[in-house]
Amino acid sequence: MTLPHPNTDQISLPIVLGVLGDPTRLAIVRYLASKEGVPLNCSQFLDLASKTNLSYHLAKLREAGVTRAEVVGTNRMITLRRADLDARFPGLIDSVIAAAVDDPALPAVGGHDLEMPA
Amino acid sequence: MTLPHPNTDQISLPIVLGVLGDPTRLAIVRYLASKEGVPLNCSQFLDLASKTNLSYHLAKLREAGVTRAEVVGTNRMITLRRADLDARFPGLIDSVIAAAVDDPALPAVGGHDLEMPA
DNA sequence: CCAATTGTTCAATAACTTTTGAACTAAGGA
DNA sequence: TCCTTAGTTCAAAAGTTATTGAACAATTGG
Repeated sequence: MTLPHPNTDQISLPIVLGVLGDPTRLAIVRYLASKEGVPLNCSQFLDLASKTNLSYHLAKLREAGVTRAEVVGTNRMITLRRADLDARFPGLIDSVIAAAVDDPALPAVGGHDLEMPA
Repeated sequence: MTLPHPNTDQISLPIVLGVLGDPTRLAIVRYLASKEGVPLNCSQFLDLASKTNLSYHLAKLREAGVTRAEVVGTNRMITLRRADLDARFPGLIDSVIAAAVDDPALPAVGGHDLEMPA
């Protein structure tokens, strides 16, 4: 069971920019960038939006080619397609992430405390 | 008579990305970048959209801080705020322009891509 | 098997964006 | 002054995107 993703050469500039032009999705991308290499499931983002709404935003990111979602059991492991994006639009995703990291208006994932398992 | 523009530090990342996530506006930005230093009036873009619709798109770009519009007689001279954008979001506008230049799906201003056979 | 966990889909609605045409303002030239 | 050029504003229509809740499917653990 795999979910549909565009190939690198099918990723569209206006679609990527449009998808990133939303504070919730930019917050997701910023968080994914900060956890590079660590696959995260959708529930990580529940403080940004409802479960249903998150499903919508994560599908937008995936369909635009910004993220990859891999099905693992009942989870979807989400990663940023940073290398693919950089190959397609050199420098773009790096500058977006750098700007997003500095943006105090974006909603935060997980608040400012590290989450500790009980 | 001056039109409202945000200061550099008021330019918002999600708003800029959202405004650039539109093929017509991306085509305008690409053309402005190719004519850097040359102030252009709105009529330059009439092959992208109607006069009224252009007024709408150019206002979006201006209000987001992507362009500057200066009133000169009955004209508005439009320029890209490239230095301001680069100061606010380093590397972002350069990578967007570079990607836009390579995007064959964007509409062309002035028949640039429309080479007619002899 | 049963229940919990994870996430999707669907339909409705709310909210926003884009496009249009007609009417308008403001400047400049004959 | 009258006409043209350049561009705006307004209201309506059309189209798109975001958000919600209820119902659904698939997997895992007890």
